Amino acid sequence: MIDVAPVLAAEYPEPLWVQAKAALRAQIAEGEARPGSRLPPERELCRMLAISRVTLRRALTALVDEGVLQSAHGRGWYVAGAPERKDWPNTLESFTETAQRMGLVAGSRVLRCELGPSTFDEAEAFQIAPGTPLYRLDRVRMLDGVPIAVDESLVPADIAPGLDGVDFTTRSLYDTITGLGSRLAQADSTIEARPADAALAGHLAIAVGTPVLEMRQIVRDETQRPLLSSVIRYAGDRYRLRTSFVRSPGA
Amino acid sequence: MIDVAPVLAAEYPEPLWVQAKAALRAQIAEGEARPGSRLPPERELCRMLAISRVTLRRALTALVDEGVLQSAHGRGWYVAGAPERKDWPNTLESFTETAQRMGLVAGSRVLRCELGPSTFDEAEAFQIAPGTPLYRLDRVRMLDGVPIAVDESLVPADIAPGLDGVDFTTRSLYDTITGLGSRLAQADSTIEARPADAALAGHLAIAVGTPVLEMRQIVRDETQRPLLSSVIRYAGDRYRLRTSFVRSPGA
DNA sequence: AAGTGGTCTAGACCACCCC
DNA sequence: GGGTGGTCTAGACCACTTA
Repeated sequence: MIDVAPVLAAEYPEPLWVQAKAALRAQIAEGEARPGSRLPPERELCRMLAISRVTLRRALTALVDEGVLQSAHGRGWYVAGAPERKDWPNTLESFTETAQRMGLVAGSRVLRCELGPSTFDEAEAFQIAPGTPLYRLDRVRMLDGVPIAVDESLVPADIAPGLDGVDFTTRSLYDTITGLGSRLAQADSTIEARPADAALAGHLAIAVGTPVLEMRQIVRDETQRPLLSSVIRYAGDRYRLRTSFVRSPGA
Repeated sequence: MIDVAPVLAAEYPEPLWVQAKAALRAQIAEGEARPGSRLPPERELCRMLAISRVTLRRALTALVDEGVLQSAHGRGWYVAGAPERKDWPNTLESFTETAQRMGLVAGSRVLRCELGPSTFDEAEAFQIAPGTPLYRLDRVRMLDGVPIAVDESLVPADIAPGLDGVDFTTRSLYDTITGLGSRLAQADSTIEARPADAALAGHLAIAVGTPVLEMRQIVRDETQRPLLSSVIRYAGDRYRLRTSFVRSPGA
């Protein structure tokens, strides 16, 4: 199944285990990802990826947390069954992870990736001083090459140093931030339907005024520190958000 | 702070890192767990607990996932200043409750309220036999008299007998169902942006093709039994959904 | 008995923070 | 520079599964 030895080049930012995770996910997505199919043994994966077993297992464990894989003690690693009908959690997923769940390949066209001082409003959202440097990352997000959404993200520079040196054409911003030591835990979101303006319509190849699902998120770590702010505008007929709401006990 | 060397006996049952986690948590709880206080360096904790650094870090990472600790790169480990927030992130609210929270008055214009046999698709959604009677309740939902959304709801007749005798101009459907003995617990939802068709545009007094936020929900009780299915279409510029997403726990 | 995942170790090197 | 967390390695042993 995994028959190539992906080059886990010693490029700066991404830890080895994040790279290994991405490589494994890619191989699973491309290859026949029939749920239930078995992966090669750990020790062989180590050889193929040229990493140690501890590092490999860190990647595998992360994929278990994302529901991609599951392990069986004396038997091996298996691709998790897609029919996860059990419950419908409102999990925070990156675009890349959502694509993976649907069996598609996520990609990006980077419109902007630069460092600049924060405005007053941005600084307030991140609870930092105005003018503190922020990365601005604007991307057209694609599934199997089809433009689905435009993502405008902001990340404080101290959280993700060197972000402008990363090629986000295929990389996941979530993975990159995670690899730099921060932990995404929770996202507060607002969602509304708006008409597409000219710029957005151009990027998504839709008509001006077409309905667009606009989601504004602030993603925080466990300490409620804001890590990432993003506005994602999905073409209305190309994306569907799903979540679940829970009744609070008092009401 | 941690001044004893707990006996992490090599007895089988609990992995070492789980024992270490428990020991650390106990020490933190007993000792002055003032948020912000620093733990001894990792290498010293290793010596005190008589475990390797890898194992220790596995315990520490687990405690981070639980919100007990946090790390600071060149500085040390700190007890999280975490008074646990009891706020349930994404609560299931009725339109009426949302209105009250915002200090507005919710109302309805009832378009339809009748009993009829379920179709095959409807029966499948409710896990009942096709033809089983359902109430169909269609309403224009309003805030302070302004039309905001059109709500098309379905309720199995056995859950809410006599529903067609209720005046929903001011009554809440949630309250009515709750009052009849069922408990709304959870809702699985999909959300997308669609253009308004002629009928919808007429009800909301908007132009045909205007973006509309379309939310489809199935509301269930604690046993996962479906109680209510609804499609709510909000005028895009008159409503904003808010929710939160949480990262799936690696615990 | 062979193969596989699960746990643990000792040591190395790096990046960051503060003096 | 010294102390600290972050990552990675090679190897060992154990527990579970399958034949």
